[in-house]
Amino acid sequence: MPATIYDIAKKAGVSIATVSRVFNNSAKVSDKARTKVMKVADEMGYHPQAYAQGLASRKNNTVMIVVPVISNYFFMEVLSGVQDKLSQLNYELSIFNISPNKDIEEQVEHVLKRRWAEGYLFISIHLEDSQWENLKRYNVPITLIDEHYEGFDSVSVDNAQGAYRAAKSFFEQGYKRVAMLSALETSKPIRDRMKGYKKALNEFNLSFDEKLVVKGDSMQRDGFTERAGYEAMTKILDMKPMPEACFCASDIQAVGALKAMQDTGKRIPIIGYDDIELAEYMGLSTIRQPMRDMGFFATQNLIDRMNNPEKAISQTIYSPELVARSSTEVKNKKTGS
Amino acid sequence: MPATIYDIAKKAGVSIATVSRVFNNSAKVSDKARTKVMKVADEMGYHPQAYAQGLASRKNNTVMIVVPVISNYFFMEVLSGVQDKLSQLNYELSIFNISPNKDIEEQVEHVLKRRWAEGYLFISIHLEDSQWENLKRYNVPITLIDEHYEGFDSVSVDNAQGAYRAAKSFFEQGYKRVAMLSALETSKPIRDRMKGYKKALNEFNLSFDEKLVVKGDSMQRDGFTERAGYEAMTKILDMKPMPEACFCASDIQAVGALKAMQDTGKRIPIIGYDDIELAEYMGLSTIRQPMRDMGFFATQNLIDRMNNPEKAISQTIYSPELVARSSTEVKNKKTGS
DNA sequence: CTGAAAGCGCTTACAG
DNA sequence: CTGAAAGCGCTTACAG
Repeated sequence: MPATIYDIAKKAGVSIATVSRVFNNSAKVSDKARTKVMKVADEMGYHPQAYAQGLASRKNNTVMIVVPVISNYFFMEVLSGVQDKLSQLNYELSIFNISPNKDIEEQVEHVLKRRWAEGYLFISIHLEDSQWENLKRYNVPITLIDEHYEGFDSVSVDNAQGAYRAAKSFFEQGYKRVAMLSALETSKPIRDRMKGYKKALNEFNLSFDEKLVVKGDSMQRDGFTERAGYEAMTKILDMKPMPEACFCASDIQAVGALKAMQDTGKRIPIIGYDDIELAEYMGLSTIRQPMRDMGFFATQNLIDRMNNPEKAISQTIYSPELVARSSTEVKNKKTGS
Repeated sequence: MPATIYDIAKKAGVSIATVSRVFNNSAKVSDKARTKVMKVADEMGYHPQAYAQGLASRKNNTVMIVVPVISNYFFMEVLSGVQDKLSQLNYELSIFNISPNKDIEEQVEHVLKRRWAEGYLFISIHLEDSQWENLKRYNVPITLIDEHYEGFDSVSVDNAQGAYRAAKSFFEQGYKRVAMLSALETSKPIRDRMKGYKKALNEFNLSFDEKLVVKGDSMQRDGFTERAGYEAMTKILDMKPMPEACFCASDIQAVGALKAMQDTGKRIPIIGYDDIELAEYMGLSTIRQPMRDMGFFATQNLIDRMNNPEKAISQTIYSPELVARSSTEVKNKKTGS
């Protein structure tokens, strides 16, 4: 049996209150008592149990990330921003993974009810406004990343604008039949990016052709995979007439798309979305989302709210920018419009 | 204030013991009481608090992953295996991130002392035997992934053998000056892979030339990054005479290496290490580590131990295999030996 | 099947 | 600066 605060108190000849104070860095402990307690605690390998502390103090110094599908490049980069921020502070980080097979809202509520953390970072959790509203009653600090809802602090990127910029850049170069390599239509990012794609079409007086919106057959991770990208691009290259350029819904799909072009020997300019670290090394033109910054900033924001619950709610929206690399440099590039 | 078990008990007209039993799926509750409690609990949005349950029952149904540098491809894939297994069971998953800037053993001990979970999966945590031995006294279920120590269950891959196979395949094709694109020398995987590289050299009667072991300058994530791979390959391609082939310590470094070759126009066959999902789409020959399987199997193993602490300790070691793709198909390939 | 009661290992006013 | 004591929200023998 591991030592408890009672064991330490007895051995150090003090009360459990004093032991507790030592571990909580309370100033009101004599150096003598502090030294003695630390010595004994060290000998016995003692450290306060998280669960007992949490129950008694009603706080646990923990920030929890709630995220669906953890093995995802976007998440990884956001996470590194979160970690950068958190490591400057004295909070512990825990991650809860929402399963894609069960009801999302239910799982989120479950996490909140369990009261695991003092503050939550929701990453890429997309709910209806009414569901978000419903979550407000838990009255706990939550910051949304990659999602937008007026009732909570949020940090997101304007997806429609990103897609718009990508499509627009193609149209400006004179391409008219620009495919959109898509993923699960009902997913929030796809819905938003679709809007941007259509907006650009509109602006250039081009009509929307649903045949140009293509997704793969594999739908794991909502279709944001190399495989789905490969499948979709294979279809695109098979179309007659073949589209002149392609906007991909994510860099990871674009990786699959590049491979499909290589395998078939056909090649059209493509633009990805995200700017994951790899993109630079693959020469992939893409729409940059400042993922690390988002994680860093959102964490700062969450901590601020934890310290000051009355703080005004803020929405932070980043504008994504186009990063041009070799995947859009194609020899037979058209010019003029 | 959120509802407690007392609120529910009072409103449902039963004792707190009954409420507790309902939530713990105890069979010994009348349907009537169960229905009533569930109804009230639902109305009041009640769910037992993790910390109070954990304290009272001394278990928390949680498995914790302890891992350094979370944003890493190897980890992501192992994780998906863990999740596959865990989603079949009723355990909750939490992740603790070991900071690379602080003492690792200290952080690990801290986690164990805090008693956050009932079982731990240590991924890519490398310690000395004496340190592992020291950890045994916590007497808690731990399964090691990507590390090997006799005192704990472990699931790992034979790193030396993987490197050996990669190097050997080059030597068999007649290459003699085979570079090793390395990373932080003191890291465990590098030390092991170095052994395999040397073993192959030996077998082919080639002498070890330390100039052929090259790493990048960026040492974040111990040098296992695209950038470090790019830097290292740039150096390799600059050497006179230029090495004839290159074994990379990880796929992610190989991605950087491929870019360096593309940028300089020089090209030598390369083999990566890991077989991350991307490798297939980049045509990267590599040494496959069964990452998902490792995660899946290790989780199974951990759960088994949690249910049966007396179970014999087992070491599972996978043999990595070479997956040949286009990155080793170079036109000026030599033949014969 | 159900309830009263002790206990899990801490924190934190309160009194000194 | 320090200790006695109540309380955090649960679980779980024990007795019925």
